[in-house]
Amino acid sequence: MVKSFDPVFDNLRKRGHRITPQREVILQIFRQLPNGVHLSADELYVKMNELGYNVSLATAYRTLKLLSSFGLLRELTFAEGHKHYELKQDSLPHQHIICVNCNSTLEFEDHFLEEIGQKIGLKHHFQVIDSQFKIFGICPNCQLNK
Amino acid sequence: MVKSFDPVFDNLRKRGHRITPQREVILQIFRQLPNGVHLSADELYVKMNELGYNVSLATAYRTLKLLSSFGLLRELTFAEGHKHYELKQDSLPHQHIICVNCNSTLEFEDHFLEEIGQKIGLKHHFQVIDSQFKIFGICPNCQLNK
DNA sequence: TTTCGTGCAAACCATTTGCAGCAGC
DNA sequence: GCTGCTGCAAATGGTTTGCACGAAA
Repeated sequence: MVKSFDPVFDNLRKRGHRITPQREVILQIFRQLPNGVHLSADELYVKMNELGYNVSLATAYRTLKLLSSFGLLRELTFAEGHKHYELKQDSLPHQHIICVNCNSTLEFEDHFLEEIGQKIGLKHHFQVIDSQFKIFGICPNCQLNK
Repeated sequence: MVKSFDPVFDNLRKRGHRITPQREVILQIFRQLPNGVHLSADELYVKMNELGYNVSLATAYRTLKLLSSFGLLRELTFAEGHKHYELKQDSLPHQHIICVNCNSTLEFEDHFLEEIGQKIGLKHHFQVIDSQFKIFGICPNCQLNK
């Protein structure tokens, strides 16, 4: 990975932030994540340690917040009381269906909702950062096991 | 308020729950709330004490959870790290625009998104409970004060 | 060399819970 | 009278923070 050519690192530098090994590792992990997978701070922390990178949980939190603050990551809250993060790939806008019983999530692609969010935001003079459509319900599996 | 004729109390009883003064107060407060206002557990607690009802914070949390569990209240998470609740009035579906800078929220009515949520949920065989569309951005006010 | 970033542990804060007494029904 | 509900205080769990040291620029 050639740091100087990576737009994310350029972006960090431009804002006066530094490129550290910890930030490189975190970014790399998110980039290698299968499509649609999102991590909590703790899951990220565990994964880093499994891979042999000794990054502290505090740094995980700080980095997730930093990368979200300028739109590289998307911050998601479902129902379990902690946040999840995923790479924000403008190419693949998608939303979530959440089972309030087992907390599982399902994704569905949708370019349309993304546009609606932009439109409504603009109408109210907001500078839109992210639009999230969440459907809460009971998944097929949990409907059976009741 | 005639308890026996209130569908909410009927609903509670039907599920084996009891009608207590605390639950009556909480329901009453939510019903008297101006349209579109939502409360956190703590805000509800403070309001109850201001009105002279000494209900504990624990009971506030327990009641909010209970009333949300069968769809009387809608549980909202914005960005400040605590949940908000509002009466779920099927007559007035609405969604939120949230300023990630000052945490203020703006509402917009929308019947359309409600239907989309139902449709997408059904397609994936979910029993839909609530659909929430959230737009995160910077509000006009915060754009100026930068 | 000047900041900024990190690790650690302690602090924070929203929320949950164990328990004893009280109150619906 | 049985059992669920409440209040209290303590516990929990995710997240943040103060501080001293190490490292990017």
